[in-house]
Amino acid sequence: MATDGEEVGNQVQVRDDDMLDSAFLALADPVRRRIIARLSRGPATVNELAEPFAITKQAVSKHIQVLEQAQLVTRTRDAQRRPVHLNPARLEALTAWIDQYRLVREEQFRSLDAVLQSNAAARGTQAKDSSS
Amino acid sequence: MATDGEEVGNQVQVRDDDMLDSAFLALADPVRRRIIARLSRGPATVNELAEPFAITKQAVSKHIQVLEQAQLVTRTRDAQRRPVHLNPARLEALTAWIDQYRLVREEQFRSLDAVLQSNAAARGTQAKDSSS
DNA sequence: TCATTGATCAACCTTCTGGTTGTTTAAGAC
DNA sequence: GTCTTAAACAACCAGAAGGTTGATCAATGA
Repeated sequence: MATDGEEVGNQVQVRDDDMLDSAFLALADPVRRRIIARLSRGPATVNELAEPFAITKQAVSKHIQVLEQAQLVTRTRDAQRRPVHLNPARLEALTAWIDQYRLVREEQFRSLDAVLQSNAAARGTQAKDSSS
Repeated sequence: MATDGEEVGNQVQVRDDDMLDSAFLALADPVRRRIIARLSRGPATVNELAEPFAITKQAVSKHIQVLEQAQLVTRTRDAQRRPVHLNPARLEALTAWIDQYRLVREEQFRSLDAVLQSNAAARGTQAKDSSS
């Protein structure tokens, strides 16, 4: 029972980890981030993507493989060309992961501020009562 | 002139790249992501953070160094303890980077959908006119 | 058929990363 | 003082990442 996605079992957790590992690792390189930036303006071939860089096309091809393995991009076929497309859904999964912790923490900061302010207010009234 | 932050010059670009490199690389590890998750519930010491893991405290200490170098966490001092705190601002910088490309691309998808739909509608009326 | 073009595969090298063990520093506690 | 505890530092090792060069595959066009 409960072999589905919501289960917090090991299998699913590992798959999630692998996804996040490969996606964040893929973004941890300036060349790959510039490729992402270029693809946000539309699909492009390996040659087109390699043009701005001072490295070989083979190296760029490897970078694209890293992005593809992370499912951040997909490759189609158009005759002998292989256009690369951005996959925004994967990017959204990353922001979702980050935000779940960022927002929790920011909410706590806001709560802490509220507590400090109400304490300060309480001390203020108390000070008036108990001073000298 | 124009030696400020907005300039798209080399210096600033490099600093940006370094920041994103170290931050995304820091998140590309399941141990470090679990540390982030733990810290979203409040500060913790190295010993507390190391407890759930089957690796040595030295290894966890190294992971925290990676997170600190990426400015995703900060360390304070409390007697002989060194509590680690999450830095939500850095997380926000990452979502900002991702979203600038994700949203552009998603907007293009929506525009493409609109074009396809209007084309389909145009073909529909044309088909009535030109059929046979 | 054969040459060209776009892109991948394969082997190799160097550097970085994640882990270990062992030692050292720093702050309290006795 | 000495003992204990929290944590960092240092040296080392195996494996992965990013880059290169050279060879190969696949699709097109003459």
